[in-house]
Amino acid sequence: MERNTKQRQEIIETLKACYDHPTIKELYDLIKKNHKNIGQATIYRTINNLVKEDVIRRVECPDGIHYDYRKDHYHFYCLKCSKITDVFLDNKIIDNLLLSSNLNNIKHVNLVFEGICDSCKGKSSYEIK
Amino acid sequence: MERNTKQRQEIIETLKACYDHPTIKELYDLIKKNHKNIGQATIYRTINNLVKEDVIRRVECPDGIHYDYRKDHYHFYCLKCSKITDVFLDNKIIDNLLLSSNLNNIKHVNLVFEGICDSCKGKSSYEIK
DNA sequence: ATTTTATTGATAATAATTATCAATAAGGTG
DNA sequence: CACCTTATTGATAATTATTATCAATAAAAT
Repeated sequence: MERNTKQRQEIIETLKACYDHPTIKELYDLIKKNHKNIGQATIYRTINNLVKEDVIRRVECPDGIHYDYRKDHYHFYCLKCSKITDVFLDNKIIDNLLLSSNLNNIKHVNLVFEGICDSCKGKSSYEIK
Repeated sequence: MERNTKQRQEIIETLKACYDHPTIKELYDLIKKNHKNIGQATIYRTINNLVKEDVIRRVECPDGIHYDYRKDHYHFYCLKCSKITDVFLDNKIIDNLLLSSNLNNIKHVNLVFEGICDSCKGKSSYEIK
């Protein structure tokens, strides 16, 4: 049975308020501001639980794992500046994708487009972080 | 200028011979069998270089990073048994996906379907590793 | 053959993640 | 409300993963 602890609430609320896609370290630093003595282990444990419970989502990028409270979209990752942006796709497109994969019992489609963002376009040769 | 060292060759050849999707640790253990005194750091350095050079591919899964020499396909990850299987999709489907994303300068589409595989279907409640 | 210099292996250093466990507090029960 | 049970917490240690350092080695160019 899940307990709705202060820490759990704060982690959820903090992530919900984020429109960028924090790493676990960034999230920890954010939460520390309001909640001085929260333990590092609590963040790890809670985040992992929330992922399992499907409350939040992992965003798997070349520079590591980021987290997102919102689940109705996909992501773009810039190989030059590492910035992550939301990508909204029609359900129809995803249905098509699932259909042509011949898979069933899919719980989640992890989809990250990797490339060069507009503001990095034209800069010198890129380097994956 | 890249040097085609024995170590680099062996890492590429070993990964090329793998039809599962080893983690860096698994790959290291495999290579150790033939090449007793290869250093751990060499594996990390070389694998990271090969990813940057686009010779091999990272497969980002809930249980961590796996690697694949082959690049013409996508993946399915079983949330119960953690097995990774190849998923082949028509270019047309991916073109459609890219088109409807409105993105340009995409170098790579990282696509992992997560769900329950056929042989795990019917087992007790699943747990993400 | 000789020279140059990127790469290696060993090791240390650092960073990331998980395990341990007594103390705490959520949430049920009477 | 007070009490009880037990999941969760925070602190810390332990473990694991990754990167940095640097003298020795070996590609590959001359």
